[in-house]
Amino acid sequence: MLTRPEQSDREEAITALRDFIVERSFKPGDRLPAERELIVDLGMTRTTLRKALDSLEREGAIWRHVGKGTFVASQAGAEGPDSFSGLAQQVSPVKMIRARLSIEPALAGEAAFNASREAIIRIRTAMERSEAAETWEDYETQDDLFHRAIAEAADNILLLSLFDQLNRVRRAVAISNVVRSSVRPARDHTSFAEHIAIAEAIEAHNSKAAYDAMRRHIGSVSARLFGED
Amino acid sequence: MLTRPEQSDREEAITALRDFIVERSFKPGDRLPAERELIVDLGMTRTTLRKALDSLEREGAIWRHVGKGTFVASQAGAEGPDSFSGLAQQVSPVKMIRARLSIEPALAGEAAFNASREAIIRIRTAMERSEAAETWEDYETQDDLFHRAIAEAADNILLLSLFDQLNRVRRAVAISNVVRSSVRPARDHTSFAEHIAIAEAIEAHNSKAAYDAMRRHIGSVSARLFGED
DNA sequence: TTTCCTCTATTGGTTGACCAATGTTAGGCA
DNA sequence: TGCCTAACATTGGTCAACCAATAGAGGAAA
Repeated sequence: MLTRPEQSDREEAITALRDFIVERSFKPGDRLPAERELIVDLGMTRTTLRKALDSLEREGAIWRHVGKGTFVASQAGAEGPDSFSGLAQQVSPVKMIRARLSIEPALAGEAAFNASREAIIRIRTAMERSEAAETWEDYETQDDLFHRAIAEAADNILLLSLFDQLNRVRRAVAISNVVRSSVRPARDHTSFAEHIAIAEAIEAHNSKAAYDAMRRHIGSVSARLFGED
Repeated sequence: MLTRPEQSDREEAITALRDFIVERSFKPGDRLPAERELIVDLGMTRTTLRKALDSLEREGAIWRHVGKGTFVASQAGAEGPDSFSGLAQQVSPVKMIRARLSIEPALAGEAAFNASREAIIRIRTAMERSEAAETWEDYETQDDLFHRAIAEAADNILLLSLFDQLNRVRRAVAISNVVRSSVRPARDHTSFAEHIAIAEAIEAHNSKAAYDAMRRHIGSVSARLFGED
């Protein structure tokens, strides 16, 4: 925030507006106060307010028309700034897994085909860090990095961008119902062995093996989530 | 466009600005004319211009500061609303094919798994239209629709969005050096048999066969492009 | 000759008045 | 009593004047 104070104003206004909508609990379809009233409540100039409204409209969070007023759209005003957040609510965890099963094994295969020495080192580093994780949160971060390192190793900027989009949606999809019985992954956590198999296949430039290993890995993640389907 | 004319203005202004930047070939780091000059060249009011500039700034395509001017950012100003067209210039035809080889067979496999009766009909329709095409241009359009029908049949909105992104980049990647010896595809064009194989595998809900058939198809497209690699 | 400072022109940003579209209500007519 | 119309108030959108920040030229001092 301190780095670019001039943009902070706009962001500040946007979050202020969002908070206002949430606090006063405006529901989808509700009409919110006129601009000239809002500037009093929010203590900002109309121009600033309108910029914030522009942003929310662009996100699709609100809907406005001359003479009628401003209304909160069907998808609530609490959404993130990116356009994929719409997707996230339409993608069920099952669809998410199937998407990963479709994309990531192919990425691993490409990685095995194209991985440079440096890329392989990055994969191993990410893998070791995930094994050393002290909390589940940390583990998930490192696991993310492991998977992305593989996507990078595929050495195809287009595939990487697709992976990133997939990943953004994945993070946004709510899978909060996973129950953890411990504070950190056990040393013999299934994923560790699977990670090693993936990394070794890539290192050996064995595309087929990398593909299969990744498929098994995501499959077992799926099994943990949904209870052995 | 006709459905929401009030937003069309803004979009129009944005694309006009983009075109301007591209046509005059402003490079990253270049400073573009002052707002008061741009409104003359672009024939729009300053408010409208500023909205367009706001959008580009928000995308990160430009960079501006009071007293200094407006500059195009490092990632070029030709980007689309999604960030794909920047990609198009960085993706070689080979990488493009490898990306398709990574994604589309998996999509075909999912399609075989999930395709509804209606989805299968759409696939067959698209296939028949591509066979009936009278020009190469028409054929390519119908071929596009065939591939997209398969992506739709996968019944996974996330995978569909990934396919669309892939497809947008594909269209933007210049592969104009394909020489056609006839005005329309021959009746025994290789792709026709491959299309049939794909469609039949999906129809039979045979995932593996659909995957393999699509892989062969894209492989033969690749061979035609690059001369049997 | 070089350096520093000041003045001015130009830049993007902001403001308040104005405009057009819409909802509302009061009044007249059947 | 009911309905249609027209005047009015309120809405979001637009515009032109103004503001503050910056760059650059030019002159004075060392």
